Amino acid sequence: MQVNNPRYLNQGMHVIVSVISVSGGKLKVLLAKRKNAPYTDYWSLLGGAVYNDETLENAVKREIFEKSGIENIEPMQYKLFSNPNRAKETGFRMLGIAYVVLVDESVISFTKQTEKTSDIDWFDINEVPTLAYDHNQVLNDSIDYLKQKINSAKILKTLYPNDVTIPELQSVYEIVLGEVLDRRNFRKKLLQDNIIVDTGREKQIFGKKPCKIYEINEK
Amino acid sequence: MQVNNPRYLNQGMHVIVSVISVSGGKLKVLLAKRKNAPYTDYWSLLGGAVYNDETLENAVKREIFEKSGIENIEPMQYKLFSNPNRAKETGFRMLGIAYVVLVDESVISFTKQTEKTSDIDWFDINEVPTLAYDHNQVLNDSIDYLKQKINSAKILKTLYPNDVTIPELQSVYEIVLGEVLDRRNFRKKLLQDNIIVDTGREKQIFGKKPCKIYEINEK
DNA sequence: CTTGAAATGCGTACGAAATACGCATATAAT
DNA sequence: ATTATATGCGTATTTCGTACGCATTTCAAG
Repeated sequence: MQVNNPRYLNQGMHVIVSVISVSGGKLKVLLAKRKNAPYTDYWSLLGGAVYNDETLENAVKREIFEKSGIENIEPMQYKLFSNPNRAKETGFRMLGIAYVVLVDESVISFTKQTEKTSDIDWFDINEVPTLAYDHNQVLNDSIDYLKQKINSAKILKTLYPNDVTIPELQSVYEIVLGEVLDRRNFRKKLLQDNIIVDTGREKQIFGKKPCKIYEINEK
Repeated sequence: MQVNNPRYLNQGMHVIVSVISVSGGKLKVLLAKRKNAPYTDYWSLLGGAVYNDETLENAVKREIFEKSGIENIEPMQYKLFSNPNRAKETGFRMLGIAYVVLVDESVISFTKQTEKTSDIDWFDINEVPTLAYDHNQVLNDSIDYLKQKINSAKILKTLYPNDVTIPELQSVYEIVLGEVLDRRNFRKKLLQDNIIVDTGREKQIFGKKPCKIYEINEK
């Protein structure tokens, strides 16, 4: 059986997740500061080993919950990082399965310290330091993927599990895509493509006209 | 270190490859018959374990070379199969990394028997039997991916490493996509998108007007 | 020598989709 | 009243994929 043959690759698989938010008009990423070698005191993306009895997706959710307290999210798997040398500093060959998720920064309650991390914080995507391992590359790829998949129900439903308005969504799209969108075309597209569904309710924001409330269509 | 912690998933990663050809006007897939349990005497996609010192891509190339003799190919990675139960018959949790490659059937010299397989053969994609593990699913996904990526240089360059003509390419596209394409639009698209480059040479096929020879553009 | 098949090559027409943008109206805060 | 923000309708333009007409070249077969 191959898993007992020392000639075969048989070790080191872990998940990596880019937790992204759009707070304050900017794209941000959640980073954790490492306690242990290698890359001691370097910032890194969240992530870690997978337990024997859990799915990869569960490992991602557990990792995010442990470090940030956030729940009910749907991380999207987007790439496998398999370069044999990508974690050579550990002395092992590690297979990294990368995920991305877009969250609401305000619902996160940091756990500042854990067994393996000494700090955790949000970083402007344009001010990310040199990260541990190949995480800068992983992060870049995840942003590209996020732009491609910004219309996906999985991404949007995590950010807005219940109510959402069109202006809110437009702001998120503009920050993620890095470009200004036309109000009227944006609305048309969301409705035509059935990305949102009307709830019949309205929302009042101070100083503005009441806003229709929609929900992300999970279909 | 996580790779020594028994609580962590630390085993069973293998590559799976859908080797596809378009011979005789039909889409075909290369299948191998298993010698060992589980799924003894079932047909399966090619694939196997990864050696400690090789990349995943190398494992795929080695596997294809051992069983079919074909070299100089560029398999494309398209999906990770990570369901914890997908290979429960082995008693292990296996992570399957799936690749697809489009090859010229005529250049393959079968090795009919190997340590683990008793036979190997081409199957019409519409006449594939029940395969080992989740390989029917893997195969279906790889065909979908192939259709999406038929324009990619990696796919086409493997099939036509040197010379290719537009009518040859059109035939391949039509078989893969399962639909008839318009000559003039097809030519226009190939040239507009810089998928092929002119070599200045021509090719004479009996009974036909000489054909211009192109090469797949690798960039 | 003519005809037909297969290839090159140019050009046009149509419809769908993305994009740009004009304009009218409603609501709330000031 | 004025301003900011949102809803909602409509239209013009551009781009792209697709359908398709037509002229020409080359070679094999009758």
